[in-house]
Amino acid sequence: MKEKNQLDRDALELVAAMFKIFSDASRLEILQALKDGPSNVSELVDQLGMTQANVSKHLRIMYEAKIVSRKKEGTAVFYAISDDFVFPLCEMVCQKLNDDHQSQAELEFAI
Amino acid sequence: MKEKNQLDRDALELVAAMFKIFSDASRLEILQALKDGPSNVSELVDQLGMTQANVSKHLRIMYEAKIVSRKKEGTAVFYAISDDFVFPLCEMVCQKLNDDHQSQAELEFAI
DNA sequence: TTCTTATATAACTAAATGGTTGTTTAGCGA
DNA sequence: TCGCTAAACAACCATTTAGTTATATAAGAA
Repeated sequence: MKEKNQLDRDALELVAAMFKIFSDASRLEILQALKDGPSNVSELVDQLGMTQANVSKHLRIMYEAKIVSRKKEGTAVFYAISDDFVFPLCEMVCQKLNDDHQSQAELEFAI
Repeated sequence: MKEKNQLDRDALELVAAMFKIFSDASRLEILQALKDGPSNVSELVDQLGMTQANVSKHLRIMYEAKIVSRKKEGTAVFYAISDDFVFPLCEMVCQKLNDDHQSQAELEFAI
């Protein structure tokens, strides 16, 4: 007797959309930076060397996906990781990558 | 004293590339189908209602990412999930989605 | 060999995406 | 008020991507 815990297409679209958020290296860079604690946009721009518009765009995407939170302080806007599921999720992928090419460069994950 | 287990850009590109594989609902559908056991291309085509070319393309992408394995049997080619990290990974995302909009449709994950 | 079935692949199209540039909005200090 | 700075946003471009159609390759059957 076969288990049928299958997701329908709409549910899979939601799951896929969530994975898509993490499928961009620049966004992962931002998340990695936020791992150390909240930062405002300017700090991220300086730290990561991306343009302000680009950082803002990525932050908006992650904010709408409820991956980061925002708090306005004066003219600055501070972003923080709002869901710690981010870290084990990335660690799992890193583990997989490590398993695949153990020989290759270190990927001891940290984000 | 701050921990610095940060990944460099190249490593993040690899992680992002892995997430990208999972960022498509059709590929998730295929993985969900393969959860019940290996299938050949034709079976997947029939079961999922996608075109043969499309299924083949997605399978190739996942095969190259070492997410599925392939075994030729006569003219048929059987694919199977080759790394069980797929399931907990998806479950984690589903859990997140459930947490976010608990009110909304069920996402008791299964893939 | 010829026919048929199974899979892969190539070429193409439409849509989505990341990044840039320029502009706009908002808050603060002089 | 007038700057000045921070962040968001809009418009645009180049690239990527999913899917389709058509073709090629491969293996078995007649």
